[in-house]
Amino acid sequence: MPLSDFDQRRNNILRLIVEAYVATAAPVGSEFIARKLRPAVSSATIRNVMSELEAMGYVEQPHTSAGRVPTERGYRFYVDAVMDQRRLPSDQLQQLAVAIEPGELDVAQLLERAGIALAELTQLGVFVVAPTVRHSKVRQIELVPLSVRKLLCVLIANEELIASHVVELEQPLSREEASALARFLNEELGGQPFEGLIDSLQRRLLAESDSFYYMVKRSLDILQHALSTEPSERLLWEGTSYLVAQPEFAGHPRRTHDLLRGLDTQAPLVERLRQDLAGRGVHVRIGHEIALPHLEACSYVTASFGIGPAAIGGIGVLGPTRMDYPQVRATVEATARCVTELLTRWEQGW
Amino acid sequence: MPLSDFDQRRNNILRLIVEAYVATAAPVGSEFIARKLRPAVSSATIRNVMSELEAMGYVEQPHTSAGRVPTERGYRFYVDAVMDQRRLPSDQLQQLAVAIEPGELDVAQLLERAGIALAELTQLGVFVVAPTVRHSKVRQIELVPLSVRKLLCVLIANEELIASHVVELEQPLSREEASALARFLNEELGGQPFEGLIDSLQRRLLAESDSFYYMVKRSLDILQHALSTEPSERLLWEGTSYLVAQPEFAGHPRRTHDLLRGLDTQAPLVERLRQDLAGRGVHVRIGHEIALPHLEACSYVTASFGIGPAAIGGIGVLGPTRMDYPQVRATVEATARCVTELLTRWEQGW
DNA sequence: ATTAGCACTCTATCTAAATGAGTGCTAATG
DNA sequence: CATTAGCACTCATTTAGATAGAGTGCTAAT
Repeated sequence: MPLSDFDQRRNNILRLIVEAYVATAAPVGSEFIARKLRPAVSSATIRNVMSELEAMGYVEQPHTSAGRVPTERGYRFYVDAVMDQRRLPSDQLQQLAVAIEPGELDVAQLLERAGIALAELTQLGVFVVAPTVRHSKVRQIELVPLSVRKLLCVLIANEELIASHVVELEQPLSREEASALARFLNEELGGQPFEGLIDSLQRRLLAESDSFYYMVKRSLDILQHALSTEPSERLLWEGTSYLVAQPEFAGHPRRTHDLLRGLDTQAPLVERLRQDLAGRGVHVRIGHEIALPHLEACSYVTASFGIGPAAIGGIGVLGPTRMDYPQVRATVEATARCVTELLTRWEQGW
Repeated sequence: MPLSDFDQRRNNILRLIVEAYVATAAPVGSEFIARKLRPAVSSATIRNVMSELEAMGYVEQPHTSAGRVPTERGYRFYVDAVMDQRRLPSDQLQQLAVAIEPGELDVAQLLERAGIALAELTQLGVFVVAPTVRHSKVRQIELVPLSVRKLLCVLIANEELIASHVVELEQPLSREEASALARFLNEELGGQPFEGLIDSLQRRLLAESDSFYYMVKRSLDILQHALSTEPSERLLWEGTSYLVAQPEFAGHPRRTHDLLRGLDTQAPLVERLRQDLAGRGVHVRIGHEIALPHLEACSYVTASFGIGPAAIGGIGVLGPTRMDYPQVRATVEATARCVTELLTRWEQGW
């Protein structure tokens, strides 16, 4: 359904309000819009449209004689239907590529760099949900005896993910036993997802009373210890200082404190992010849509990255609700694409 | 040299000023001190002593008709000569032990927990300088072939420190070669500090043209790659939100921003901390003594922890210059001791 | 439907005065 | 001679009132 001329103009005015407010953080008056809008109309007309927008719940007034400020619904509509999809300027794309490129071979470091670059570009907070072995599949498992009762269990997953854990053994394990066990593990478990490993071994332990019983039992002991301390996601943060410099927080110690507290205790946020990152593509959550009490004054834009089509992690920008959505969106998307490209090229090098 | 009665009283008044200011963050007047000081004297006498303290540079007035505020010199004198060494109340010690104890076998996690507990107890910022393999000695090196041209190099150091790096090989390495190389590495390098490993191998490469040349050359390639991305220290942060809630920062967005920026870019701070942590014992740095422009409004209290007598890392509290030094000192010291005890007991389990 | 004009509202800013906490000085005291 | 009561003085903070100005909503004209 095409937009009527009126709707067209209404949307344009909403766009101007949002963009002016994003730029200045001050309520936007009709006079200001009248000077910008093409085709030009008088400020009185703008006022009429503005009260229409207010009736629709897209803007509101801090007080009777102030200009308009976008509501969360307003931002939502702006993001969904009004803003134009910007592409990242090529110089910034360049900057991004340079910042990430320097080819040290470590996913975690690559992601950290990407995060820093993204924070730099957007001047906002950045989080990276980094993949860990847990959500991936067994490529190889190595058991390195450290002493008779201690073992280093090295879990190697696809996507260059590695975790190692020291496991304290209840019964001593000889060097030969260890390598036999490792061989067993790799033959039996190779390619299986780490996530279900314990369950599947436990089932097998019950079902089977065969010659492998001992092997399964010992594997279970070791992997249970090793996986119990292995997080399913790691969250990186960058650019906190940019974030608190935003006017939304600068003058509001309480809000700043809330924000940082929300960042200190990451668990609920990770949970929320996981949902958004499940599908590929860019997601925008605005204000209360985040549904975390500490982050009500914020919005975020996320994109997942991966290897080829499979998503293995995500990166996003957290800022005040009043943020430059077109720019942030473009930058987040470009960063995620950049990371995906690098990881994919890399994976092919295996 | 014993203190004269006058010096005694002067110091007591300084103590009261510091402690009142720490508690309230407001300048301290003579009347207030007069009510607290025993043996009691009039506020006029206090005023005389106060101007004496001011002449000595221990306190100052924000403006002519305000009470006194301790200067950095004042805090320094207080910490060195006036404050009494408090011991941590046993319930808090208990809380600390419980928070750290839960026996998962991972130095990094232990330290993170200790950091969180310390931040909780002091309601201030906490940093932990965590040890990494680099500053320790070779216990074992394992080479796990991932493909013909990729190798996982696992560095195991004393103190349960482990690092693993994927190394891309220029020339293929067979499984047998890899295990031969690992054997060679362990025989030749075991017990040596990781720090000087590259140098010593390089020297050996020049000196020696014997049958080991090939082995040394390949080891060098691998270790160079593996160690180049290995940091010499890892810095953990906790409790940022407590810190910015302090009145020093709450109303001062610029200072808050500076602080967070100082925490974002850690390198200079780590350098400074390294010096303080070299010797065991507790160190206090006050304001400009930190000599980092972003942290001028702060002080910190550090203590090193280790295994037995050897220091391997440090933990500390960062707060506003106006902090409760006796309490923070006691808490930091107790935490460091707790960690040391745990690590030592643990190490003996090897 | 649009717009010029205008009365109205409400915040932000400014000024002036009152308040009060705290000092330094002086003279009296044991 | 250290101590103290008394007092004038200073200066940040608070309070109140007046002013300015930005922006609106409404009305009547086009």
